[in-house]
Amino acid sequence: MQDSDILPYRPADIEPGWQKSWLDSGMYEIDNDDPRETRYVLSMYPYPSGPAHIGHVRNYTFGDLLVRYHTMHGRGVLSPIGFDSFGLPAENAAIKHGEHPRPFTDARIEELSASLRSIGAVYDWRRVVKSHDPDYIKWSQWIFLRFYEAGLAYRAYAPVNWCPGCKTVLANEQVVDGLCERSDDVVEKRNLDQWFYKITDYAQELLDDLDDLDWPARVKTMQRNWIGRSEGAEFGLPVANPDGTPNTDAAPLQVFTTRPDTGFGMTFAVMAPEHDRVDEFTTAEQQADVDAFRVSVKALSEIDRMSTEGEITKRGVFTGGSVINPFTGKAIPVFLADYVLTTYGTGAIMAVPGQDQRDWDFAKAYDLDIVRTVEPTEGFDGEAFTGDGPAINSEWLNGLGVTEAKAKTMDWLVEQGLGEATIKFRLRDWLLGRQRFWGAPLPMVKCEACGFVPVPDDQLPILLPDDVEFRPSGESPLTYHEGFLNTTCPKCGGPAQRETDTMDTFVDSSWYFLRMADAFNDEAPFSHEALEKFLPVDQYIGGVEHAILHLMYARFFMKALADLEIAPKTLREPMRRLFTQGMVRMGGGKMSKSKGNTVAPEAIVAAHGADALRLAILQVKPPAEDVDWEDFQLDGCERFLHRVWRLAIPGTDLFTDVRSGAPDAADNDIAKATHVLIERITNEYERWAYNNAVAGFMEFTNTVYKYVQTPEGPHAETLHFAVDTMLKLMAPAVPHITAELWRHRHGDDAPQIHLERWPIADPEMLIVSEVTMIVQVNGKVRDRIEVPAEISDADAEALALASAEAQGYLTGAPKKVIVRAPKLVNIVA
RNA sequence: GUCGGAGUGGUGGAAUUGGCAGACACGCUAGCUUGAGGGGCUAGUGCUCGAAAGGGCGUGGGGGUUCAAGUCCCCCCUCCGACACCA
Repeated sequence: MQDSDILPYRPADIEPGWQKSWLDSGMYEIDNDDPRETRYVLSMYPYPSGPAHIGHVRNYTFGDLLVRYHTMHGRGVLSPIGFDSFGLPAENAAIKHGEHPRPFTDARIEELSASLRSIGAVYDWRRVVKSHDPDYIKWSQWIFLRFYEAGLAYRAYAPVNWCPGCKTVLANEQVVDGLCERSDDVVEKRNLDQWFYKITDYAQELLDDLDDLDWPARVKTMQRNWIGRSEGAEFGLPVANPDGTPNTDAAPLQVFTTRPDTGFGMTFAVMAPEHDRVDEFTTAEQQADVDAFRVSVKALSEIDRMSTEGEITKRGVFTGGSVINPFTGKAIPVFLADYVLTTYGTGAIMAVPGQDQRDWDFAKAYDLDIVRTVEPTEGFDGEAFTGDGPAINSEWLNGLGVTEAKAKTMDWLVEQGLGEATIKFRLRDWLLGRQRFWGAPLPMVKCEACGFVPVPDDQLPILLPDDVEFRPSGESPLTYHEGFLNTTCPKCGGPAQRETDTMDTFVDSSWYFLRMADAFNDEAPFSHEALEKFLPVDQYIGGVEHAILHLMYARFFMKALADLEIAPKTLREPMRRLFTQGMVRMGGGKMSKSKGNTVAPEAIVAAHGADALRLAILQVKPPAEDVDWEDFQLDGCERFLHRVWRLAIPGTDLFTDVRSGAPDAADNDIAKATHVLIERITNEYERWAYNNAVAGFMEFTNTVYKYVQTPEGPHAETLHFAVDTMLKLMAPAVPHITAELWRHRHGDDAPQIHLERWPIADPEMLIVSEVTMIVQVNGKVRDRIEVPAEISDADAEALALASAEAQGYLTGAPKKVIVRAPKLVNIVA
C-alpha cells in the first residue's frame, strides 16, 4: 500500500480535542424531560483513591462502549458518574498527616475524574454524586430518619469487632487475618449497643425476586447462599430434673433443626457458650469448668479461629444439666460447644450424631451415645449418614423416607404442643453504625431524659465539623469535638449529645443510582417521575467483589423505599441487568495500590493512545474473565489502528485510484461482507463478546486490504460504504480515531460520527447463495463441495456420494447417510 | 468441607443450536519493500510420520451416549473464586 505523505495517525494530537468537545457540547448530558426512549447505563461508582488504575479503565471502557452504542441507536442514555468518597483510606491518611480528609478526598476525585476523561469515557458530569457532598449527606440522613420512623432502623446489642489499640469498633473489612488493619492489634469480639437496618424483614422477598433478575447466575447463587433460607422445626426440649423426670416449672429449651425426622437419634443437646440460659443448666460441680470454657471461647480471637482451618477440633464442656428427648422420653445431657452459634436459629441444637458429622465428632470426643435413625445405603462406610433412606430405631417413623418422616414428625410436634414448622435465614440485620469520622453522621441526639431522639428534618444535614484534630489513636474526632457533640434535645429542649457514629459507606452506595436520576432535586432525594423515567438501571457494571454486600443492600433499599412510597411502589428492584467484569491481575496476583503493582493508564495513553488502550482491553479477553496485564496486546492494537487509519484517511491513492460505474461480482462480495459485519458486530456487542467484535474488525480490515490490492482496484462506492460502515461500528469502542477519520472523510460541517445512526444490515444482502458443504466418511472430513444454499437433501446426498474423494474411502455400499443440507453429509461406511 | 466457575497450539483466545477444532491476535519463520529499522506488504505456522503426495493423532484424565462430542451424561485430577462449624 502506498506510503505517500498522508496525514499520520497521532493519538496524542487528536484525543484531547475530542474529549473536550464531548464535554463542552454536552452531547452526553440528558435532561429529565428528554423525549427519546431512555437507557440507564451505570458503572459502579468508584472509591476515589487517586488516578484510575487499569482495572477501573476496564470497567469504564465497557460502560462507555454501551453508552455510545445506545446513543447511536437514537436512545437517550443516562450515563452518570459519581464517587464513593467516604471511607477509611481517606481517614487513615488524615490521621497520618494530621489533615482533614475533605481536601485529600477532593484532590483524589479530581485525579480520578481526569483519568476517566483521558480514556474518552463520557458522562453527564452535571449529575455527579459524591457521598461526602453536604447535599447527598442530607438526603442519606433524611432516608435514615424515614427508615427509623418505620421501624426499619433500630438500636440493639450486637457482637462487634473491637480494636483495643484504636479503641474503636471495626467493620469486618477492616479486620485482616484477625488483626486491625491500621494498628495490627488483635481484634476482640465485644457486645455493644449498635444501629441496625432491618434487612431481615425483606429476606424472603430478596430471595424470591432474584428469580426474575437478568444477573449472572453465580451472583444470584451467592446471594441465595448469603440469605441462607432453611426450612425446619423449632421446638422445646423439656428440662429434666437430676433424677431424669421432667421439670415442669422450667421453660423448655428451644432448639431449631432442619431434620426433625431424626429426633429419636437425639442423644444430647448443645447450647452456644453465649446462650443466656447457660447458668440455669450448669450444676455446682460443673460451674468451674463451664466458666473456664466460656472465658476461653470469649478470648478466642479471630486469629485462633483461623488457625483451626482444615481439621476442626471440637471444643465443649458438660453443663451437668439435662433435658428430655421428647421422642424417646429419656433424659439427655446438655453440653456447651463453640460449634453452636448464638446468632443462628435458637442458639441451641438437638444433637443427632448418627445423622450429622459435627455431632458425630463431638459424640466421639465426649464418648456419647450414637443412634442411627436412617438406614445408610448399601456399602456406606462413613460416619454420620446424611443421605436419604428408611427411618430406623424411630418407632412410629420406621420405614418412612426422610421427606415423609419430616412431615409426620412436624405434625406430631404440633399435636404435642412442642413446636412448629419455621423458616430460618442466615441473613443478619445490617449493622450500619461506624465509630469513624469520615462518613455521614447518624442524625440522632441522645438526651438524658428522652433517650435517642431523631434530628428534625429542617435541621438536616448534620455535617462533619471542619476544625477537627485527629489523634494518632484512631478514635473518631467526633467523640471529643465539643462543638459537634453538645446540642439540645429536639424534644424537651434540654442539654443533649449528638450520636457520634457515622454511617457505613454501604449506605451511601445503596441509593446513589437513584439520586443520579434526579440529581438536581432539592425537595426530595428524588422524584417518582424521575425514577419512573430512568429506573431500574438497564445495565449495571461492576466487579464481582460486590456480588453480595453492595448489591444486597441496594436491593433492600429499593424495596424499603418503595414500601415507604419514597420511591414508586412498583419499583422493587434497582438493577434490571448486571454484568460483573473480571479483575485485572499483575504477576498472577490481584492488582492493588497497597501491593504497588498497579498500572497507571496515563503512561499507556501517552505511549499508545486512549483508543489503543480501549481496544486492547476489549480484545484481550471476554469481559467477564480475569485477565493478566501481561497478556494485553497494546502494540498489536495500536498497529491495527494505524492500519485502519491508512485505509480510511483521505489523501491516499484509494481516494483517487478507484473505479466508478457499475459494481462487479467482487465488489458485490465486499458489499455483502459489509452487511454481514453489521449483523455480526451488533450481535457481538449485544452479547458482551467484545473480544470477538475486535476480531471481526480485524478480519474485515484484512478483507478490505486484499480487495483494494486486486488488479482491478476497488470500486469507489463499495469501498467507501465498507470503510464508513466499519468506522461507525467501531465508534463505540474506539471513539477518538473514528471521530477524527469521519471528520476527514465527511468534512468539518458533517455531524460527528457519534451522532450517526447505527447501521442496519439489509436482509437481502445477508442471503448466502453458495455454501461449502462438508462431506464426511465415518465422521472424518474427506471433501468440500460448493453447493447452492437451498440444495435439497437428496441432491446433497447424491453430490456427496459422487465425490471422488469420498469414494476413495468407501469399499461398498454405505450403511447409512446422514444429510444436513446444505452444510454437511456424513456417509457411514 | 459446601457452593459456583474454568481447564483448547509456544501465548491470549474463537467455535451462539451436538455438525470443518484452533477464527482473530501475539510470537516465530521466510520473501518483498535494491540498504539499515521496534516501519509497511505478502506467505507460512496444532503435534506427529513422510522427500513429497498423503496419513495418523489431537480440546486436563478415564468411561459412556451419538452417524457425529471442546460442546451432552457419569467418575476422577488440577486451578481460581465465594462462603466457611448455619443445626
